[in-house]
Amino acid sequence: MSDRPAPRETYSEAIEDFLKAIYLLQQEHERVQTSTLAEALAITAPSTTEMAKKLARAKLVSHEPYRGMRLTAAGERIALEIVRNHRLIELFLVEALGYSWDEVHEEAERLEHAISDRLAERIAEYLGDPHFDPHGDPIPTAEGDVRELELTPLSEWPLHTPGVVTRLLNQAPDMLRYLSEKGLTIGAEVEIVARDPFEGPLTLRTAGGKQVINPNVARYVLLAEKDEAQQR
Amino acid sequence: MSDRPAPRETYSEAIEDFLKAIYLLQQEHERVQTSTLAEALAITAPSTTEMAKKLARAKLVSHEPYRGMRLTAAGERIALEIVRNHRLIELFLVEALGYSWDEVHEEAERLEHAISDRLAERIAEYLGDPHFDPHGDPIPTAEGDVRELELTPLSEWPLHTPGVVTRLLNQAPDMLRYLSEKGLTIGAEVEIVARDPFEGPLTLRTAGGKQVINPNVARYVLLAEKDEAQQR
DNA sequence: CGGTATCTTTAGTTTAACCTAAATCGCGAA
DNA sequence: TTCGCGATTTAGGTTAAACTAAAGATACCG
Repeated sequence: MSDRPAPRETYSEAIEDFLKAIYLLQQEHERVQTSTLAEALAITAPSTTEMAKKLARAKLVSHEPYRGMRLTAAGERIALEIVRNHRLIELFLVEALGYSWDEVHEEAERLEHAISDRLAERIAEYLGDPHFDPHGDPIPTAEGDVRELELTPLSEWPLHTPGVVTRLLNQAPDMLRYLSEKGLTIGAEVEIVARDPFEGPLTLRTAGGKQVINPNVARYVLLAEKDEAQQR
Repeated sequence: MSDRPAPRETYSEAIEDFLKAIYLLQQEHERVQTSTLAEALAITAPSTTEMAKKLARAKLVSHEPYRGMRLTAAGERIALEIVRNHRLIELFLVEALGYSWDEVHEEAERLEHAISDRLAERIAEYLGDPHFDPHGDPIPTAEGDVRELELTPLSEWPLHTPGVVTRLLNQAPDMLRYLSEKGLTIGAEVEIVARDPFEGPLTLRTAGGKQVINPNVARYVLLAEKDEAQQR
């Protein structure tokens, strides 16, 4: 705790984005494929391979040719710092500057690379060292610890069991607005009243009344049980 | 007022910095020389010439080979936007996040390129549409109007005449801290009690007592008369 | 009024981060 | 077991923004 972090080199925005994207994709798959990563970064596969090789040389990722890559501990440290910056900024924009939660992602996408460690810490302090951002995503600590909650997608939630919306896995403003219209905002209580077969729609009861929703969309909505939801 | 600004292209950080630097140097000299600009940007003269030619092609600067350059109206519009962002961010860091005024410049130097127009306006609103930043530098309006005050350097201020410190023309943290120790902070009242000949030191009376200061340093300190200083 | 010092520009190189086209790998199906 | 196709990598090219070295312009001084 008391020993200083190694004096930090600075990395290009391209590198920071690359490491962050691997980190986020690793949440879903052990190894991250070149094509998946290329798509997430909106660059071509050859550019992705090239960057992967470069960062493998720098020991920030481990890359097994033709079978994907993973972050090393050093790479993850950097990725977590960027993710922390991103999520702190999102929350700050909402809390301090009156942004609505569906419009903060894009702004944070640029600012996450521009703020100093010092500013990140000032923002964290201002916000009272928060653990979750406006989408319910966990904010890593400055030391790189992440408190991941055990949550269940609405699409798999049991029938007739009240749950609390705790995290939304989609940052697109139109999707977030759509979910909001359906009463699916962070902290809202929901219950599934019917589940149609064959990938059919879910019928929900929210504060706003009865709602019908596509189960593919419901996968983005993560729920906690009513009493667990306090832990945030 | 009600007609939309032309959809704004985006410029690289290098271009924004280049235009901003010309703008700031133009405050002192009609035409900006290649070498002056090169030094301000910490790049070499050939790099400066190259960029000048490129921006001349884009009609953002007018460049007369071998005799310096100026901003065009289009170039100035962009420069003012960056200057506005920079100064709004400086003030915001001080007002909202408890930065001290001598540590905001460097942070703003990076953030000025990263914030959206929307965020700049939110910050301005939060601050109550301010006209001056923590160094007393004027903040251009979103429309590009700058309210420049008629101020006199402390080095040329008359003897035995009270004045109010209104702007400091140096952003270096150590210089700002030095001036602050001498009681020369924005809003402070000063009077020159003696002026030595041959570029000798000035003797001042400030709230903190008698002070002695080099006239070359005193050139950075701009004063207004006591009653004029209200206009800020 | 010419020579020289200083400043500026031109010419050519480098690096990061992208690209397209072509070659190669790996894996499932015949 | 091999064929073929999709995914990946290699090869080679482009652009922005920097650089150094060399050539050219300006201006000042004697």
